[in-house]
Amino acid sequence: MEYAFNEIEKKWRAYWASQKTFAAKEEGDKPKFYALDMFPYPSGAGLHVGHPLGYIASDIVARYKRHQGFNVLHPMGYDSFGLPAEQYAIQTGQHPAITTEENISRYREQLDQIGFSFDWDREVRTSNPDFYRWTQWIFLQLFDSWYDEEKAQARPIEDLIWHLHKYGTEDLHAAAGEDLSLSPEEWEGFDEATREQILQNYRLAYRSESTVNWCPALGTVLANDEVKDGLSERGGHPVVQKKMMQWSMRITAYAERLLAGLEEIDWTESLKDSQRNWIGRSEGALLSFALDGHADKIQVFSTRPDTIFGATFMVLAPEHYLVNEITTADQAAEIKAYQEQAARKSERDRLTEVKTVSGAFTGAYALHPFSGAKIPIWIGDYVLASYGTGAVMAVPAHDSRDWSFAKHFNIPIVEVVSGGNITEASYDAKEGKMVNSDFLNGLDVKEAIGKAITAVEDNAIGESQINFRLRDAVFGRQRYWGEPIPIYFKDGLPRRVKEEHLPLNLPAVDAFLPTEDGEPPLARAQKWSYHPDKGVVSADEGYPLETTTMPGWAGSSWYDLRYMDSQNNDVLVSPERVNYWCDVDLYIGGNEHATGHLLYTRFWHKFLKDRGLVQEEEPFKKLINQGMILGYSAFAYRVDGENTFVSADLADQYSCTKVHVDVNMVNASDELDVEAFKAWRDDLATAKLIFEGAFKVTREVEKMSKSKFNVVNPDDIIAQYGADTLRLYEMFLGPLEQSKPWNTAGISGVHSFLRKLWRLYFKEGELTLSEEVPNEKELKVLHTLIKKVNEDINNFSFNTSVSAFMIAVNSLGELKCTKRAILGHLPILISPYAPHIAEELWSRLGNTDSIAYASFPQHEEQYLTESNHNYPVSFNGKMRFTHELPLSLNKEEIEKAIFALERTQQYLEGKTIRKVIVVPGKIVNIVAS
RNA sequence: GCCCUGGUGGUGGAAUUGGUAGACACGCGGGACUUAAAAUCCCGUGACCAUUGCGGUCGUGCGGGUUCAAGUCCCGCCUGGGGCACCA
Repeated sequence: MEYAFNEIEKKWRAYWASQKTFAAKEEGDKPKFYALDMFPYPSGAGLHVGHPLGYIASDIVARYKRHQGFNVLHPMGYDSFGLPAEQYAIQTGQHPAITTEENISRYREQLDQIGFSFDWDREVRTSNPDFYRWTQWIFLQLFDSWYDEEKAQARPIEDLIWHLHKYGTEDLHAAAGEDLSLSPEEWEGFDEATREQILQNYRLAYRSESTVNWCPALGTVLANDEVKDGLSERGGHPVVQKKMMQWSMRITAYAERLLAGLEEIDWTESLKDSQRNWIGRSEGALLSFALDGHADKIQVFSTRPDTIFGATFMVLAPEHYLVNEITTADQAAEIKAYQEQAARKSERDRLTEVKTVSGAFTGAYALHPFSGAKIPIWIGDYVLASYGTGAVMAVPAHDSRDWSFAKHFNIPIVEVVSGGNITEASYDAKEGKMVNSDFLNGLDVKEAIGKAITAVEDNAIGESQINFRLRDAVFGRQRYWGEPIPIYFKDGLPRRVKEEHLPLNLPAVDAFLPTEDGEPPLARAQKWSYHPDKGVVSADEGYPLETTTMPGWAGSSWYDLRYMDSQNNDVLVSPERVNYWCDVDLYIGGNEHATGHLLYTRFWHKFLKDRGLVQEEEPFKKLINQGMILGYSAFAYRVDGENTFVSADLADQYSCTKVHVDVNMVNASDELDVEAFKAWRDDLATAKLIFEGAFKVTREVEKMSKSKFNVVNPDDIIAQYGADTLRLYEMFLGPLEQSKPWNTAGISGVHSFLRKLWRLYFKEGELTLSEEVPNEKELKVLHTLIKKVNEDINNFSFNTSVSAFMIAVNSLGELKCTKRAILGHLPILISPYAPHIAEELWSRLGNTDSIAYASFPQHEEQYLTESNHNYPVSFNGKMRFTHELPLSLNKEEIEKAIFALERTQQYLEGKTIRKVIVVPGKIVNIVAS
C-alpha cells in the first residue's frame, strides 16, 4: 500500500476537529505552556508559502510540549481591522466587514490544510464587537489614569484630582505634557473646562495638538511612508504639515520601565537593541544660557556638560521661539531667508542632507555661564525643534556635526578633551583628560561630567536630566475601519462613554470617505450621538461622539490576553484564567514589529499590571523572529522588438531583455514548460521559442510578490505533496531566524523521505513488524535520533532534526529493520513535524487514541556509548589518515598504537619529531620537521 | 554616519567547548530494474593536479595574527541584508 497522503491528511484533520484534540484546558496539575503566533491581517491575496513558516515552528513546539505533558495554549486569530479592506470599500462600496469576512474564510481554509494544532474555539478577531468592546474598555482605563513617577505606576485619575484638591501640584510627581505649578486654591477656583484641560496634561490617553501629514485632495492623514517627496504615494497629491487635535497615548511615562524590562526577557539582543535605540535614553544636563542684552534664557540639553568650556557658539532650530526676538536688524533678512528655506524642507529631507552644512548668524550672543564669554548664536537646520529643547551648545572640538559647522563658518574650535587631533576631525570619544577647562582641568571625562553637573547645579545654571527619544504615540486615525474611541463631547470637553454602553459599535455610513469638510468617515453617520442614559442615539438627541478611530496596533496590543478567556462576556480576561496562563512562553513572528507592536504591547501590559488586571510585567517571555521567505524568480529572454523568446543558454547570441515568467512553469532543472508558457497569456500563444533540447531560464532571488510571478501557494504544494511534506520542507530550508529563498525544486527530497518512512512499516501493502529484540546498531540509530530531536526542538533548530530523521530512516532501511521495538517510537518523534503521517502510523500500530498526548521518548545514554573512535591522524596539522582505536586507551597507549603503524612511519621518514598531541576521543597530531 | 545580521560546493544548508570542512537534501553524471515511463535502488559529485594504484596541492568573503590545530578566537578591510537616523 502506497503512502496516500491526501486521504490520510484529510482523515486526521477531520478527527482533530471533531474530537477537539487541541482544545486548551486549565485543569489538572500539568504545567502550562503558551505558544503564540503573531496573528495575520487577512489580506485578499491569501497565504503564500512564507506566511506559515513561523506558524509551523510554533506548532512543532506546541505539539512537542503536549507530548511532554504540558497544558498547551496554542491559539490563532485575525488582526482584522486595517487599511486594505477600507480602501477596497472606498472603491467598491462593499462594507469592509464583508471583505474581511471573506478573506478570513479563505485564510482559515488555507490554515486548516496545514494541520496546525490551534484551539480554534478561542479564535479572536479584532474587528469583532465582542473583542473591541474590551479594546475600548482598556482605552477608558487609560483615559482614567495618570502615571505616578514616585510609585512608578499608573493610578486612578481620582487620586490625582484629590491630590490637586488637597495640595495642588506640590509634591506631585506625575508624568505630564508640561510642568504645571498650581496651588489647591487655584485648582478649586477653576471651572470644569479648565480642570479638564489640566487633567489632559496627565491622563495616559489624552488629546493634544500634533503635526500630521495632511493630504487635502484625499481628505485624510497619511503615514510617513505614504508620502514621497511631499506628494501622496497614491495619486500624487500635495501633502501639507497640519496641526490637529489628536488622541495620544502617554507611552513616555513608561520609558524607564520599557527599558528596564528588556533585561529580564529572552529576546534576541538585536531586537532588544532596536527597542533600546527607539526609546533612546540619554543622561545629561539641562543648562541655561543667559543672553547678552535680553532677559530671556536659552535652555539646552547636553549629554556632555564636561565640554562646556569648549562651547564656542550655539545653534537654535530655525523654528525656535526665540529666533525672531533675538535676531539683530542687520541679520534679519538673512535669518528670514534661511528660515524660509528650512521650512520648505520636510523633516526627512533635513535629516538626510548630512553633507551640506548650512546656517545663519542671528547677530545675538549668549553669555557663557562660567566664563562670561560672549558666544555667537546661529540657527541651523541640523538642530530639530522637536528634539530636546530645540537648541544646542555647540562644542566643535568634540562633536562632528558642530565641527563641520564651525569649519564651514570659520568659528573657533577649542579643544577641551585631549587625545584627538582637532585640526582634522572632532574628537568625540569619552576618553582623555580635560584641558582649557578651568576647574575641570586634569580630570577624566567621566569624573568631569559629574563635577560639571554638580557645578551647574550649585550655581543654579541648570540641573541633571534624563532625556528620551521616545515620543507619545498618536492614537487617533481619520479612518472608518477601526475601533471607535468611546468618548463623547459635552460642552467641548471629552467624556467617557459608560462601560455598560460598550461595545460602542461602528455606525453605518453612506460612504467610507471623509466628509467634504475633512471630517473623518464616522462624521457621516446619521445615528452617532451619545446620551449618558440611553447610549448611542440620533444626532439631535445626544452629545457628539468622537469620530476618529483607533490605530491598527490597538487590538494587537492585548490580544494575547483575550485568548486566555476569549468567550468571557463579563471581563476581558478572568483573574483565574490570567493567573493560570500568566504570559506567553514562546512568541514567534516577524522582525518588522520590533518597535511598533512589540513596544505598544509591552506598554499596555505594564499599564494593565499597574491597574491590577494582569500579574506579569512582561507579556512575552521568549520571542523568536522568523526570517523572511524570499522568492526565486525565473526569467526568460525576449528578443528585442519581436515576439520571440530564446533559451538562456543561447541568449548571448541575440539582443534581448529579461522578462519574469511564472515560477510555477519552471522545473527543478530551470527548464520552462513551453506548453504552459504558451497558454499563459494570449500574446504568447503565437510567440516563437528558440531552444535546443530544453528551454532554459535564469533565476534570481527577490522578494516574494505577485508582480514578480514568483509567488508559491501552499495549497498547490499540499495538493501535490501533502501538508506533512510542506511542513517538513519549510523547516528543512534552513535556520528559522534566517531569511532564505523558496525553491520548490528541493521538496521532492523530503517527500521521498516520508515515503521511505512509510515503507519501513509496509511491505506489499501489509504492516509487517517483527517482535524481535533489537540489536545494538538499531538501538543506537533510534537513541541518536531521540537525543537529536529533543535537543533541536529545545534549541529551535528545526532544520537539523529533519536531517536527523532522514539519516535515521536511511540507516534503518539499510539495516532492514522491521522491529516494533524500534519503529514503534518513530511516529511520536516525528509527530510534531509531520503530524498526519504520525497519527496514521500510530493508529496502524494498534493505538486507539490520538498520538498528540503520547509521551515523548527520552534517549538512554547506554545505547549511545561508543567503544571505539576513528582517530584522525594529522602531521603538522594536516589530516593524513584515520585509524580506529578503543576509547579505553589513554594518551600513551594511543601514541604507542599510532607510532606502531607503518603509515605513520612513512610520513615521518627523515624527520625529527618535535611534539605529539593526543586528545583521547578526538585527534592525534604529530609535529615533525 | 550609527546599530544589528550574514558571507562555507552548481543550489538550500551542516559542522557541541578550536579537534576528520561540506552532514542531510536538491541538481548533475553514470548504472540496475522495466517493452517503455514513473517509482525504487546502487555508484560518483568542492576545485585543480596525478591516475594503474597509492596519492598530492589548494580551499569556509579578503589581508594579517594567536595556536600543535582556526569556518570557529583576535586585529584590519571588503561585501549582502535589516533597522535607526544631524537625537545634542
